[in-house]
Amino acid sequence: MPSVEEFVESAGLYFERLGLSRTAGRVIGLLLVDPDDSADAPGLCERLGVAKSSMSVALGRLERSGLVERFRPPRGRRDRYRLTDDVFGRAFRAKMAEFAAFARLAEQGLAVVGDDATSRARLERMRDMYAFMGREFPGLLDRWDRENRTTGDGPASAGGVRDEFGEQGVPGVAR
Amino acid sequence: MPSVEEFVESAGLYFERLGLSRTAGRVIGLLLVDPDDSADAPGLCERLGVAKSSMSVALGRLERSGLVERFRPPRGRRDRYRLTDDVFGRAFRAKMAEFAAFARLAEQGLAVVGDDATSRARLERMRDMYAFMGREFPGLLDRWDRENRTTGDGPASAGGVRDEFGEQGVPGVAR
DNA sequence: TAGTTTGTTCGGATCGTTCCGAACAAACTA
DNA sequence: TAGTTTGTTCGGAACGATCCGAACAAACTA
Repeated sequence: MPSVEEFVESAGLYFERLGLSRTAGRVIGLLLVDPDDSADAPGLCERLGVAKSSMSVALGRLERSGLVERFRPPRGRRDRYRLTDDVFGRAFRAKMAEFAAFARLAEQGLAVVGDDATSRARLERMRDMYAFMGREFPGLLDRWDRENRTTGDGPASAGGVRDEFGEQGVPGVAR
Repeated sequence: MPSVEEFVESAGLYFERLGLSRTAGRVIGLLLVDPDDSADAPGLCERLGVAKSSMSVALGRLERSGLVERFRPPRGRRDRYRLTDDVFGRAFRAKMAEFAAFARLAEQGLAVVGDDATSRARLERMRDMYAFMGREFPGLLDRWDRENRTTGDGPASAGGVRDEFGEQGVPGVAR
């Protein structure tokens, strides 16, 4: 019989594999199942048993990566945090930057490798494959947006592919 | 002016972000640009300046993950290692397992979350999105195989999606 | 059988990351 | 202005992962 706590810990593990810290992953897990659509830092520290300094860096990273957004209610005295509307869309789109990065890595290889036919063919194949995925993956996302439009909010986050994901790009979200 | 060594180090960094060890990443980098289509462990240790014990575990992981295959020439006395034909296809396919995993995480969330409509909708959306990607991504790979068939070897590695990628699944290859 | 080569496993050292508590800065309150 | 609350930054501790050298096992050679 699973509990909310167990789910939060699972989420921590899952998102840690995506390159986030454990704490950041647990925050996302909590925001996913919490009835309130937002939480504040002291509350998160309390519920997750984490020092506020750690929470500060975790939330800072989550915000910079675009997974969580920070806001302050009109006359409020503390920030609140909620999941971005298109959290997972962003996660997937972050993958796309990876595709491009690996295509560039292949290019770098082509620039240094000699004229050996086999090596060149291998690197060209690598480059082309990642380029292909980088080209085609957005279409998949668009199709999902199209087929699952819930409200009239248009294609969720069609713009603003965030190239930075955390400070050094998220390793692999779609993974 | 880039050199082969610099490329190998870059590859080490890139593949490290995918969840491989630095050494394993450098091995892949070297195999990518090396004119010989295979290498042996002592040679890799020499060229990469790594202890043979480290090389042993790196190669073992690469082999178990399906990125590198080990073979022994007919009357040879030492193993040789080469990139799998479909290295990157495997990498991409490993991502698919991730999709399924995150869909399951969402299910776990739905099992513990109350009846709050917003939370449930968010988790259902997460589940559906990852499920969608898990369904559709293979088609993308197949299409690439179809459009880039170089020889008559059929769709490269159509079978055998490797669920384990390293011991604990590769974080994000396609990423 | 003795010796060599190849590869794996083990214990300890090293490295990078995360985390905590404390100090600090900024905004608000009384 | 003094005090409180919120959030960030800093130094050090703790943890995990990798790596190395050494011991070990297995296969082959002479």
